[in-house]
Amino acid sequence: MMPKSAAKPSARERLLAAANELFYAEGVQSTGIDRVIERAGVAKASLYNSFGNKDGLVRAYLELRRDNNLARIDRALTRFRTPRERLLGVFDAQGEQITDPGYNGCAFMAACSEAPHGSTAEEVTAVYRGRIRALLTELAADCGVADPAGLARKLHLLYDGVTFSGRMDHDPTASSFAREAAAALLDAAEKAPAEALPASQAPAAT
Amino acid sequence: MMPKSAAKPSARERLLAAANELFYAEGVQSTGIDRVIERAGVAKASLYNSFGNKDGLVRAYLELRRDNNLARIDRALTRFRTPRERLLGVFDAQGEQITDPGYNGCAFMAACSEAPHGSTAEEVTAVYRGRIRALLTELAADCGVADPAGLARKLHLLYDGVTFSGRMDHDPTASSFAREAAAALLDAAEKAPAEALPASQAPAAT
DNA sequence: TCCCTCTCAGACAGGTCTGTCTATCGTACG
DNA sequence: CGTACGATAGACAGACCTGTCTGAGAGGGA
Repeated sequence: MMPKSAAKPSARERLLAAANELFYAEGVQSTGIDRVIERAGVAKASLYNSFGNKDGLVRAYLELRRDNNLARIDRALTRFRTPRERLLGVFDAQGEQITDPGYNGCAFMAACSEAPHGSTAEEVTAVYRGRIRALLTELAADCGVADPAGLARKLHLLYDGVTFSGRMDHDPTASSFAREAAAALLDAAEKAPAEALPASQAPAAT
Repeated sequence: MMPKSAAKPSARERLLAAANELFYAEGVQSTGIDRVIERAGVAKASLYNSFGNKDGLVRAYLELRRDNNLARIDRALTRFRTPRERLLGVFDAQGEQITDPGYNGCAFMAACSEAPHGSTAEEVTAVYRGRIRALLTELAADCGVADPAGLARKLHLLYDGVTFSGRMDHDPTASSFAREAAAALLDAAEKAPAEALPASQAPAAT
């Protein structure tokens, strides 16, 4: 029952690995079930026994990438000590991601764009974005700024911009510009402690 | 030959209008040819006579939206006088766009995510993004900052972030945060005229 | 009147995709 | 030994999509 990591991966593990490669490289809609089971070396019945249907496989694929992404950021932040370095380090971690030779854009952006509204992809993505927002807010608070949520909101826009630009014009230098911009925003937030607190009472990330 | 705007729209015009509605609302891949010709009240042969194939219709749809978007921004900027107001006005124009009740995310992001690499969608999108970048660079130069291209680059990240966030968590307040962040970046660029010019020799937007 | 162009209506072929079903095989366990 | 279970291989149905083709109607200009 429990997957044994040694010896031979189970059909489920091979399916998830194959889906991760194919869905990410060529898109969810464009990749048929037959391609996935061929890559995994698995019978079609095994897919439907393990995941129910294609949507179940898509969910597992996105949850895998989400957890891997969050773990990668956490791992990168352990290198930094001061609150400022840790906050800006989020963009260093992003830079490592988008300069990876296998990088092919944001899997969540692609999956949400392909799927109709209210899909599984949007559900998994909302959790992911909420975690990122919470992390940025926490790091901003550690820096002692007056409005951590407002600063996190703006930093998240920069983060999203790098994601977007990285897909649209395949530009691996975007994150370094984002890091510079983030530093400027952090400086401005530290210097202006009580400036009529602009619009921080806006809704959370949903 | 020339489309007469009065009386009755030609089959081509009705097709383009129907494609604009359906492709934008439900995606390019998900919308079949039959749905488009039914909405347009047009025969299938008219579509293939006017656009060659579905990809030709997709190209015309994206070019229509691109030109409409650029014209809307230009129109919005005529309200502003000073260079600073005009630069920040780009985000006001974006705010008007994403708070429109019919707004459903960025058509180019959706089309590029659905299509494989090197598609028509990416081609039209590259032109669009180049225009936006050029506009931001020009407006930054009018503000007299030391590194207009670098500032435009960061502002474009904010602009993209709003686009991304507007699709992912349907947040119409994103552009006001982007405007605040843009103002802070502009202030920082004006105050620091000769600060070792950081990384502005990076490649253009492609 | 004749012709030419644009248009409509719909059948059709050829392909792809998801999901179900049958039938067989190998192995671990009681 | 026998049985139960996970896995394999592949056929099949039903649906959808693109693009082509046939056949006919309407309207304006020479």
